[in-house]
Amino acid sequence: MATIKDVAREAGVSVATVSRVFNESAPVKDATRRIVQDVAGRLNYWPNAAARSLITSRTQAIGVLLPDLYGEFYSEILRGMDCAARVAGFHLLVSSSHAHAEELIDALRMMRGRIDSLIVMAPDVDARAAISSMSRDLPIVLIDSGVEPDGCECISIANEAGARALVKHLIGLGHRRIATITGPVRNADAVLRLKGYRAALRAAGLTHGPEHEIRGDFSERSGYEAVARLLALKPRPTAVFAANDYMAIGVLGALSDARVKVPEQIAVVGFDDIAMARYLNPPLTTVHVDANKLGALAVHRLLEAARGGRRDSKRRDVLATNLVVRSSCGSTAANGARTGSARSRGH
Amino acid sequence: MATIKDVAREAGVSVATVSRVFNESAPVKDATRRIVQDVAGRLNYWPNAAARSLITSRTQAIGVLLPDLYGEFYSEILRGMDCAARVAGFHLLVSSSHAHAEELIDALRMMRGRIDSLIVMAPDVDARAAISSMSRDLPIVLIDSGVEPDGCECISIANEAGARALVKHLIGLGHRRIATITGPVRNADAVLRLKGYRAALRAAGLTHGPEHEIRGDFSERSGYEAVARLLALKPRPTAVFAANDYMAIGVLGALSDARVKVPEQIAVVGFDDIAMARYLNPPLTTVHVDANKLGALAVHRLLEAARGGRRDSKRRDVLATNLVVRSSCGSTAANGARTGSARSRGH
DNA sequence: TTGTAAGCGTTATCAG
DNA sequence: CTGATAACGCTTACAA
Repeated sequence: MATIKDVAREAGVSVATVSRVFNESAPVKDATRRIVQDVAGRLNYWPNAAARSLITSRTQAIGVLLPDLYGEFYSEILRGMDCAARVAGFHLLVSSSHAHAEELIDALRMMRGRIDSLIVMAPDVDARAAISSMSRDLPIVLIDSGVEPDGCECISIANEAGARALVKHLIGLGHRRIATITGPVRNADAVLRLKGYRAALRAAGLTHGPEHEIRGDFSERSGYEAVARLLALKPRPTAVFAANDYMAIGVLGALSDARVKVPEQIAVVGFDDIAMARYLNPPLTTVHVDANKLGALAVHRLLEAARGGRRDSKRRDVLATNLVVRSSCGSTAANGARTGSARSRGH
Repeated sequence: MATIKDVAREAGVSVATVSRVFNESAPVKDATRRIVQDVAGRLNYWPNAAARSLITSRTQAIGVLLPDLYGEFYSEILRGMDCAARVAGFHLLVSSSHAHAEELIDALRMMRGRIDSLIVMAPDVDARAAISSMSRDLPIVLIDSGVEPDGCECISIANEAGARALVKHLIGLGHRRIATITGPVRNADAVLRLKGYRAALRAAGLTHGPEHEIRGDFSERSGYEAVARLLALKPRPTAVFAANDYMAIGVLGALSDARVKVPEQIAVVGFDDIAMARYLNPPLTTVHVDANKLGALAVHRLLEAARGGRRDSKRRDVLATNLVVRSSCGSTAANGARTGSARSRGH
């Protein structure tokens, strides 16, 4: 592979000049530039990334740390990041499926010196704390729903607002006894969705006991299993809000097995709007999250920080969610209500 | 950030010794090692990746070039790669959503000097040719179903065998008039699935005209639209093989709209076994591809090449596929027949 | 077992 | 506008 020296020699100039041509860091006479470009092209020369980042101490790469997460949400978010990064000439160094805080930290250590900034998606509360402690060394954007930004920028989705809109919609349809199946207790998204559920009930002056909050873990299976508890409640709820779509799928399956009609006997709603939500039987009313946009937004924050250097800590953006009404809630009313504020701070 | 010099000074040894401790490249007295490790830990030192790869000319990173591809298959394949890579201390430099050959080439140029080897998934035939021409400089694994390996290692899925098994299953159920909806003509997977379809019919002594091969493009919409042509055929086919699951979804939708019962009046089968296949109405008979395994396999090939250096060009692995029988084909027979050879060559 | 010193391919800082 | 030359942080002969 040709180096800058080869090009310089062949073109009859100094390495400095070649460097200047490639970086446009200083004026170069047109004729000289042409010769250099010509030679470089012929020699198939391209600056060595390692040498470059050794001296500039910039890598043009963004690290991406993802949790142990399946499915389309994950891939869509990556797509969004990738497109945004590529436009700016940045690369994505991806490390996924980290279940615990330690794994995350480990992966991060391995990335040291390979990235200029970092995007972390860590629903787990512990992991978040650990990561945010490193924001001194590295611009970090946290994607999650944590409560305290702790010095790094945060982007979260409008979990609470989405859940509130969902439950409010159910109430609007006449439901009074609405149960929920929650996600993991340590999961920030889950916590906020529960909060939204409670807020909506409270706002409508409805009371509900703890027995209406059935514990799940975001898995289809936990949704399935929750149904037994749900059906045992007296009086039986007329609607159930599963904190994510996978659990809603489990709920639909269990209700079908129990010969309980949806939405006639029980309305079911989910959260996330995964691709299959519209193909379920009946199609699932849920809350849509634009994962692609989320990813792109995260990258843009980082690029902005790299350029401007505005280390506006404690900044937090909230990505709006959309209520998607399908037939599982027993209504075919207007679709696509926007929920959640676009940005709590920033321009 | 602390450098090797800082550690050396603080520990009272030379930089060479520190390097040896971190690389285990030469024996170091136990006491010395302890001191160095201690100091390094205290200073939070970690070798700078850029400097290291400048001298060793290895980056410990694998490039991943993916097509413009949605959904879980994409994310699963990445998961597979990521896990395999991480175990070996490698990183993944990911660049996705490349629609055309030029974009792919562009992205590859940008990766120059940042990666030790490359995984390319390029269903498009042109892109493949362009990429494989670069295998002189870089160990490359191609994931696709191309016909000619052209000097780089290839991993493909058993498209043809999978399609054959699917159609054979339909024939076994008594179907005689079986249509297919094909994928894009330039798509290697699509071509092989069509080939398998034809082979299965031929093997059973069944004839079929070109009107039974309806052109699609792997999109749900094209599946939907194909149904009009399908239903216009006289005599009407009793079964249809959509070359991927998304088209099968479109087919199910269109048949439902047309009040044609599946599987009673027409059996429908797909390919890929995307997550929602089992939730469709009726659940879709299809062919499962283990994307995670595919990704891991690709990484292992590359690591193997890096270690052994066995540049056994023209090598090709074929990942087996599994027939998944659900009710859309009108049978609830045994599930999970294995199709396709595990490996055509290799140890 | 340890230290010294020569690079690796760039960019940045000076002089000219 | 251009050319020397000193870093950048590390690995690796070669010496001791």
